[in-house]
Amino acid sequence: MIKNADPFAALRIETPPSTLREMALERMRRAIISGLYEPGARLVERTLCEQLGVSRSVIREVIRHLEAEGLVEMLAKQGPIVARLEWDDARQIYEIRAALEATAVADCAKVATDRVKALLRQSLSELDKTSQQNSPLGILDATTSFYRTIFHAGGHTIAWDIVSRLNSRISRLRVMTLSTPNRTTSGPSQIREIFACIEKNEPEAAAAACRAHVAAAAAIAESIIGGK
Amino acid sequence: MIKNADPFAALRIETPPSTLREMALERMRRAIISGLYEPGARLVERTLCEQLGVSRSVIREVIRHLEAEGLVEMLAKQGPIVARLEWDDARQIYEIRAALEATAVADCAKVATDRVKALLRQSLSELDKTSQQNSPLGILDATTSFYRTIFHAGGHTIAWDIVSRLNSRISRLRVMTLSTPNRTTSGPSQIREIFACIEKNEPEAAAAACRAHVAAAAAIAESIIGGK
DNA sequence: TGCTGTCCGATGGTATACCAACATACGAGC
DNA sequence: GCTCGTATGTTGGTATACCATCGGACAGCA
Repeated sequence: MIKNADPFAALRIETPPSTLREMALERMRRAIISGLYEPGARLVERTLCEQLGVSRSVIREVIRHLEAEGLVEMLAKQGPIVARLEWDDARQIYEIRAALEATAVADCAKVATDRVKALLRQSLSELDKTSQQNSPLGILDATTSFYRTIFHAGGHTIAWDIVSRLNSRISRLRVMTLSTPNRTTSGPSQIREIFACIEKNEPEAAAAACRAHVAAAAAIAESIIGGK
Repeated sequence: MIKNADPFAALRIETPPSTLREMALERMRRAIISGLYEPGARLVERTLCEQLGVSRSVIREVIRHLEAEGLVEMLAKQGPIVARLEWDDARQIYEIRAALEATAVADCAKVATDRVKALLRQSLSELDKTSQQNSPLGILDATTSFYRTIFHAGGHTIAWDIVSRLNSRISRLRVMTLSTPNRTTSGPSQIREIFACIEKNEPEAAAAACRAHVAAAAAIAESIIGGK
């Protein structure tokens, strides 16, 4: 699994986003996730061309990608719209997240090295800072990096891809739950609990804490839009 | 979740695949899954245009979609290739499948109605027929329809999407495992075991049987390409 | 007043044209 | 003979042109 260390790796010149398409994809994805485009809003291709300053080819390919990611829906004979989120879908997503994250957390607790623990501690302090600043997007980023470390430490790269994608579909919901009173304090404390179990290398307890965390988030989400 | 029954629904004219792009997407996906394009093979756009008889715009949008699905990889400055499958990825996929399928099977066992059981029985007989004919693709289809019924019965539509996508990434592997001697008999018997537990509405046992089934498939897969 | 037929703008579907970057082959020079 | 530079063809990236269809506005007719 470990690549054979290439001594010349440091010399390699990386050209990260390079193509217009990749940049546009990133922008569009963030625009949808951040709520700039409302769910159900039509994504008129020519309008997007002007807004992003690229041609329709680029926009269309980006839309195909987002469609496969589940962030964009295609209405027959009407074109793309920002995907709407039914509560039932959100519920399923929280369920799947609970399963995958609990597994990842448990595995991480089994194998966590000092280095991993240090990374997690770093994400936690970032989380503290952003939650004191009451910055929902910052909290989201810190939480994301916390979980990313966990998934990668346990070798669950594919599960991480899936979870990331699912999370982007419920991103608006996540931001809303974070704005709930007292969520700013209960969220970090639950994550801290997960970390404590990992630090002590207790897989079972870590998984349980993780399930509790996701369940709490799902409950808040339901109280917000459940009835809709 | 149930739509209000529209008495005029039967009048509605459906135009299912209509666009060139959707047809091309279907064709390409099947071509990759069936192994017509080998893993790692370059997908030269202009060549695909001729093979499918469509323009590059269509091909490119299809490739974007398949890329997001994980069936196609983009090599920087070289273009798309059919995604290669490392054993480590396959291992992770089997792991995730085990988790999601076990959950779905358990939920199905909890709520399975006679109608669902009848559908499952139908898939089973299809499975028997195809495995006697030693038709790997037929077995795959029957297994797929068996699981589709299970996931939908329990309301796990999103998990089903995920599992379908994962399965398409390991499709070649699945066909190879089905061609293994005695797999043609052990596979169906394990699935039959799952069904027996569902029929008796025993969630725990069903989940266990399901995990065993996936684990067995993973073990065979590893014995085939594990060392590679 | 209300229905219907027609026109026109908006929009997505599809095809094509152009360009830059890369890979390969080939030839000149050491 | 080996190496380097150059020419050329292939390929993906991007932009644009054209067409069919849909939806709404408007006008005519009962």
